[in-house]
Amino acid sequence: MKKQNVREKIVEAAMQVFAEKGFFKATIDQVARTAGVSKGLVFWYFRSKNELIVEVAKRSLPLDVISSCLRKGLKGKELLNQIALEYIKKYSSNENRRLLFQALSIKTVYPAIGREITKLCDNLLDKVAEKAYGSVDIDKRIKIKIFLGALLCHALGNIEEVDPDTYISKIIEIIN
Amino acid sequence: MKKQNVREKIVEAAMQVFAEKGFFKATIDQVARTAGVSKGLVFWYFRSKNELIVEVAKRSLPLDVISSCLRKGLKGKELLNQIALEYIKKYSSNENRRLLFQALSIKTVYPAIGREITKLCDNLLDKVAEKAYGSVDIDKRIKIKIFLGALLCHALGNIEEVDPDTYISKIIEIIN
Amino acid sequence: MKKQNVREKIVEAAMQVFAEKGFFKATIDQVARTAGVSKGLVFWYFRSKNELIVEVAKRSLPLDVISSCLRKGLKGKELLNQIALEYIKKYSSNENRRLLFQALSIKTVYPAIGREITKLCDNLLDKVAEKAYGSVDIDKRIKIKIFLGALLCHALGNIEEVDPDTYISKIIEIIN
Amino acid sequence: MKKQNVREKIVEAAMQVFAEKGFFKATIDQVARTAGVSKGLVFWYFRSKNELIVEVAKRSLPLDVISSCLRKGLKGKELLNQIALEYIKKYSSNENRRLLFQALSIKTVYPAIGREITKLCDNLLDKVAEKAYGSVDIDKRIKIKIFLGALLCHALGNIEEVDPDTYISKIIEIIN
DNA sequence: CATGAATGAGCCTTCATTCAT
DNA sequence: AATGAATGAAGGCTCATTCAT
Repeated sequence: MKKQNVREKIVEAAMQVFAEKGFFKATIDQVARTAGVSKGLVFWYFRSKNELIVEVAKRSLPLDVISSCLRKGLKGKELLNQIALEYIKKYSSNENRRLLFQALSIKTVYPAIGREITKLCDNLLDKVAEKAYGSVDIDKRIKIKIFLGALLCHALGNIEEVDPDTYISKIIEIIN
Repeated sequence: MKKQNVREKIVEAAMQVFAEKGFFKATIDQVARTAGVSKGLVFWYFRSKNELIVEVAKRSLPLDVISSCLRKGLKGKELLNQIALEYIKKYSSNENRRLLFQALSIKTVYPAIGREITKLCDNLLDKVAEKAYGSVDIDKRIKIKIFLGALLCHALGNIEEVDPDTYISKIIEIIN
Repeated sequence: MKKQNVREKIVEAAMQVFAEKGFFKATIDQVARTAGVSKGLVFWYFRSKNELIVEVAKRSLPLDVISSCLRKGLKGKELLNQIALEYIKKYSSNENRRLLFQALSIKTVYPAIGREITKLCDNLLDKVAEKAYGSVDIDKRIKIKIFLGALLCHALGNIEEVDPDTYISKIIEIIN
Repeated sequence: MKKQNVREKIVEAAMQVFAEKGFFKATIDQVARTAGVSKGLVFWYFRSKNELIVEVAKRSLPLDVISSCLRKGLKGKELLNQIALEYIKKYSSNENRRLLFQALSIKTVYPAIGREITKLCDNLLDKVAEKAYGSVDIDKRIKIKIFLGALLCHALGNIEEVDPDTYISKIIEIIN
């Protein structure tokens, strides 16, 4: 229990520091100091800086958002609406937004991240298409891809400029 | 002329190396070796590694694609079609695809990149909307955003899976 | 009794690990794991890693061989023969052979080891000379030194190449 | 030319520092400071600390002594005498004596050193036997081994205690 | 323009040692 | 006695940058 707390504290500190400095400019020293532990302890919980990067990068992807929405058993517009809502909520934080694009940018160098992204793009995309439309074909798949692309692009820009609800309803209207 | 050749050779080597290793894991040594010049010479053409990163990152964004299409004076569907075509062509190369997401990921740390991205998202997006639809309102702006998001998402995944032409026509159909 | 068992288990593990990795590349972690105890426990029995190194190094020297032969009250060729036999037996193990040269190599840094080696070279060498020849003079001392040198050199090389018995009888014949 | 000088300066500093502290307790920092160069430069000439250790260890073995004596075309007692003289001269320095045993102690961990020692023990030993006795058989080989063992043992102890010339002549007399 | 030796700051990682439990 | 989380001091190594040639 205590053990999980410390590990969690380190990961959260890492997310904060990595978001600000970038995975590679950030140092373990900074992470440790932010977490309030010694540098050595970081290496007790994570074999290497890379392992910590992978942990943070995984959490930065929208995988959890989509999985959780699928698990709720939602269908049709409801599902897409919920995904969009939670997606935009997650990436309303500057921290998460920065981490998302960093995670995407290392997928070729970090196989572990590459696999997660593939899982997201392939497996989950198909499941979403099925639940949203009742069936899957190339057309539906493209629509979901556009849907996710629209969300991704929104996470890229300055969120404030467009009212999220308007944006969501517009996206869903368009791809229906 | 010779001068431009060497500079260009260095930038191209940098793109190759940066794409493979990442901006921060790649070293100037590797760039120099790939370009077939000495390490010192890289610093003759670029004051610092950061300057080289910025140069490469700028080229990795789709700014040139959109600018060139706008300059051609295209309008309506024609414009969107041409942008999509050239966009997908540019990012059909693994190298460019990797560099694109790296460029996006450093926008907070590199103001120069941040400015380029803002320019892309704000200025150009509006111009595209105007040329494509004849006028700009919040609705049109969102549509173009979705359009670009769809292209971005396509650059993220394995390009091969979907036929580009189908994808393009589908996107354009949807956002019309 | 239990206490001695654990201590002994640790020393034996240390000999194994130290022989393989070297005194300074080996870690207490590896020793503990090999001994099947926790790292903390090693420090319960040995105040420091150095203390453990000294313990292992002492055991690795041929002091015990020579002492035990002297204690048996042997004289003349008998004594030399017995020393040679037990010496070669002890260092027929790869582990002991590696540890012997490591022990010799740290004598300047570890006074405790230096003292043991001095004891071996001076005190015992004289005693052996006396028991072997009945009296000690510079000539006899040199002969014993050559005798021990021959044994040391044998421990250095690939033991298998020469038949130990032949080697022993040849050495003793020569220095008589 | 300059390049060789710097490299040489580093190796000499390393020999000094390694002799005093031991290969593994010595730091590259200390070597660099002793050589009067920056730490980084050490890694310009040697890819790693290990590479430097191997270089130093090789020089610490008596290979050069034996090779040079063989190259002089000496035979019989002359050869053995010369080898003994140069051997004892080389290891009259505390530095070389300490380094010799360190070099011997790492032969299992450093294949490069192991190979050198094998070369010494096998190839050269045979050549010495041939030049010294005119022919090689198991008996002659053992004698040379004893000869080298006597020299090694001398390098181990406090050199001063016995007059080198007496020792040398005694060894050669005995193994003839 | 061009080279590559030289520098030095800084980072990841290791590991002996301590200590609360 | 026994454990293993926690610490912190180093150390090896990298690499951007400079500069004499």
